[in-house]
Amino acid sequence: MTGDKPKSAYEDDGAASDREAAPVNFIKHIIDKDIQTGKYDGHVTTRFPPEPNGYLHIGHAKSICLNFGLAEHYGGICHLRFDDTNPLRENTEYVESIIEDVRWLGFDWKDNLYYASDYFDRLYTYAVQLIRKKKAYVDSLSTDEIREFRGTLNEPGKKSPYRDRPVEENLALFEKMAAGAFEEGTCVLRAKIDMAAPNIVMRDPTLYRIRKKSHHRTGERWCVYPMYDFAHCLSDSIEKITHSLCTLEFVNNRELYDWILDALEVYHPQQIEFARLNLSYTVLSKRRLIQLVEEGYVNGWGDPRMPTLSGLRRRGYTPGAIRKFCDVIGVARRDSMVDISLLEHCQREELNVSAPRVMAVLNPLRVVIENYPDGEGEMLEAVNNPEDASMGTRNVPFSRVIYIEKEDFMEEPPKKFFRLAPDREVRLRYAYFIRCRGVIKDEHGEVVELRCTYDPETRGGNTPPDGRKVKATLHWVSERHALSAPVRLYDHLFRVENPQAANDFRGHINPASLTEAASAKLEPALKDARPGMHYQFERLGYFYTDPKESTDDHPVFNRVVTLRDTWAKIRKKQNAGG
RNA sequence: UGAGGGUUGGUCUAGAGGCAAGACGACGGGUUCUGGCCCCGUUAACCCAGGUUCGAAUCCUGGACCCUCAGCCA
Repeated sequence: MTGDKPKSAYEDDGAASDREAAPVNFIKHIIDKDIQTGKYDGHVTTRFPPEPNGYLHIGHAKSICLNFGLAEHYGGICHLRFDDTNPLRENTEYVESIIEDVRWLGFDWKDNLYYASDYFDRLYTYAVQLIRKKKAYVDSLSTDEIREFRGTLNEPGKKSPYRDRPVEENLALFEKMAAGAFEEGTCVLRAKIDMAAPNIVMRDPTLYRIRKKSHHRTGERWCVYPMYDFAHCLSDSIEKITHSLCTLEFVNNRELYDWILDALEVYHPQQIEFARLNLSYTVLSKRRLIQLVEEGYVNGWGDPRMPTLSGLRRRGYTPGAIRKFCDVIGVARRDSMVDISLLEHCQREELNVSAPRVMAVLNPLRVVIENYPDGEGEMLEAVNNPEDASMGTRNVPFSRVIYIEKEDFMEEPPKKFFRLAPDREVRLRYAYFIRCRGVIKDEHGEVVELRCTYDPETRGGNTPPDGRKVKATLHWVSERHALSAPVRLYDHLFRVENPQAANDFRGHINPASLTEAASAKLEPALKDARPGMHYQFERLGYFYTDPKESTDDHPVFNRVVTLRDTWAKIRKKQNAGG
């Protein structure tokens, strides 16, 4: 078969890449076919085209990974292009954050950084060409009239009385629009297509509108600005994009994308649509994200609870985990809701092999080891990462008084609770077996201290000569040596799986999305923590020294994600069962 | 009720006329100085009805349901 040869050649290319082979998807099938038929001379050029009017979120990451990933896979290039055609909403703060975020994700557009606003002169010329071809006209209807004339989903629209203005008049009018002779809203340039088109996008869509507003890049140069439908396809064409990927809500616009390029007889990329990402327990629409920020439900776009790339970064999510996530969710055309646990899984998978382990007690309970000599202490060796021996070991100080986690002791342990309880013995990680001999309570009956004894023969946490086993190993911190630091515990921003479906999504914000462990006690090795470092707090989760609030001397920890917690699941089931 | 897009286990994704596959989750077990990691196993899906075919998730016909569009937003 003749078709086999080129195909296997591409497979070889893919295998040569040191990045994990991304799964096949329908877009790759299309591109493979285009390469076989020589549609674009075998080239693949994509682009990521954000509008600089908000911060990038994990949904954008899907598009970024797709566009840059495809270009890389096929040996092509991916442009970064700002779709900045609306000076009302766009500014350089957003441009800068977007550049930072795409870079952080790990992608490189080389020198292919573009702005739709760079093309304003050419776009204007294209518009003039369209007028000359009798395919565009200046309409002097008001906004309301245009809406009325458009018709409805079921009824055709009506032609504007200005629709058949002669070419010369349109030319003169458009020129005056551009020169600032008209006020905003008094006229627009429209494509002359078909007011009865079943696809409403084709009912003489607006191409240019008047905006007497300074643009973040072109300043006062223009007072007419192209609409998305006009600017986008032509920007793609100018940049010789081969495959123009966008989300499903633009399917209806593809007809217009094709119409404009055909009318102007210019290079014609193909638009391919895919389903946007929806993630459970959060929101990903720009409108809702802005609301969260502006109404103060979160602390800005970069709040660690936000699904923005800046928020995820601040929280401690890593670019590798996000890329992996974008790989495993795949790309298709059906609406879907990805479970956020998949994102969390990808993050754990990466940090499991890379994050040094350390002991920290978030909710301390004092434990006095009665048979351990007062005032003495010793260093015990702990491994830094059982997944990676090359990360070495460290020494952890032990002494008579230590802290353990409050939740690791229960006076009346239920079934399947393996941790400390009166008269029960457990292991202190890397230290000793201890047995609980007494419980001290305050006036409210709350347990405030445990009295325990230790077995010297279990030093290092090893099984004693008599072969005695324990069912649990607890993390701990020596009181005398403990460091203190604020630890912020982040959880899902919303209590419901699909807050977007709610009447008012704000009513479902998780009140416990941020809690602080104010009296956390940390092992002294954490004195080396600097802003922007990852750790696993053993038995608790992965933590990150907040890059903004930490200083070299005073780290602030963010919980990125908990460890999988089998006991929490058992307890939940027990509680549910009564 | 116009046009367009869509429907495969709980979730996401493969499948292109020939054994419905993988990941996540859930459940059970093994291992373990993290109730983590790892390992093993179980569970569980082609929207419906017809048709074509030796054979249909896949092709055809009809239907149901979901999503998008009536910005001078993108």
